[in-house]
Amino acid sequence: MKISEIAKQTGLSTKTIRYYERIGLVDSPPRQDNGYREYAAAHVQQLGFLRHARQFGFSIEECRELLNLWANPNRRSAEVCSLVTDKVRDIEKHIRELRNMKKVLTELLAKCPGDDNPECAIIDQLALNKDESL
Amino acid sequence: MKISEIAKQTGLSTKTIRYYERIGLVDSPPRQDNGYREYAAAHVQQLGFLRHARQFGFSIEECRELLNLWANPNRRSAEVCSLVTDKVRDIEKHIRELRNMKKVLTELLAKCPGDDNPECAIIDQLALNKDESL
DNA sequence: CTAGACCTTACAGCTAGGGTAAGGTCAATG
DNA sequence: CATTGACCTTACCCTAGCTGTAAGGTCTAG
Repeated sequence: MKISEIAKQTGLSTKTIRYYERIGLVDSPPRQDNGYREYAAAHVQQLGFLRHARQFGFSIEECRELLNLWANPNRRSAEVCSLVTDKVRDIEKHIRELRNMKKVLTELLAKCPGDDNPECAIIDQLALNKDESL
Repeated sequence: MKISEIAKQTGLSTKTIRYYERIGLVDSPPRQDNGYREYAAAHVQQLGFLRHARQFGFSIEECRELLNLWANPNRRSAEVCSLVTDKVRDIEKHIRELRNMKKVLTELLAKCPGDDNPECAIIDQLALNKDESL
């Protein structure tokens, strides 16, 4: 299987697949006589795993750990749990930050007339040299 | 006022201030005879504005638009409103994505024993070659 | 024989700065 | 007067996670 085929099967771009290989995240596939990469089922599994982990918000380095755990038959599920628990906490923190931004912006929007005149509470707030809220 | 002083006043780093100048986001301040940047009150205003806008999640390019609107006495507050409304929508979309990630990860965590054994629902889910959820 | 659809590498660029180096300047101290 | 330490300057590389582009090799169909 050539690279564009495995790209289709895994939902990753060929660029991404080559990138993961370059940084040593996935095994290098063998090459055909013409130099083309030759992928097998195991690579589909590995790259599919990566796509899912990335979609769940894990960084490349976290994905590296997850791949190691996946490959290790003596892993302790507690380690996986720990990685995922940390990730959930990161996500929660991120959500809190975004919710606060949204709250403040929404309040400002309510005070802005949104018409043809220049007066605007949002601009005024940004120009304020005090730090209120946020 | 020298750069470290305005950095203190605006809450930006000197690196950030020079960077904003380099990309043409803020006015270049005049220089003293020794080449040092000499800042005045107007720069404090401008950089403070930028810090707030960045904290609200606006990108550098969005900040550029906001600065233009701020500087334009003939602005229509509707334009500001529009920028901010778009930003709120971006934030909402982002929050939805994060909430979905969190939901799926939390469900998986509940199924993972988190003990010394290798069996782990999370790893199994990541290794799945189907795309369920997310 | 040639067109087009693949494949390869290598280099540059994106965001929003941070880190570090090598050097100039200034005020205070010994 | 010399030096120390705290500033200031520019210039360059680094980060994450890729994407875009260039320049070239390969393979298949018409």
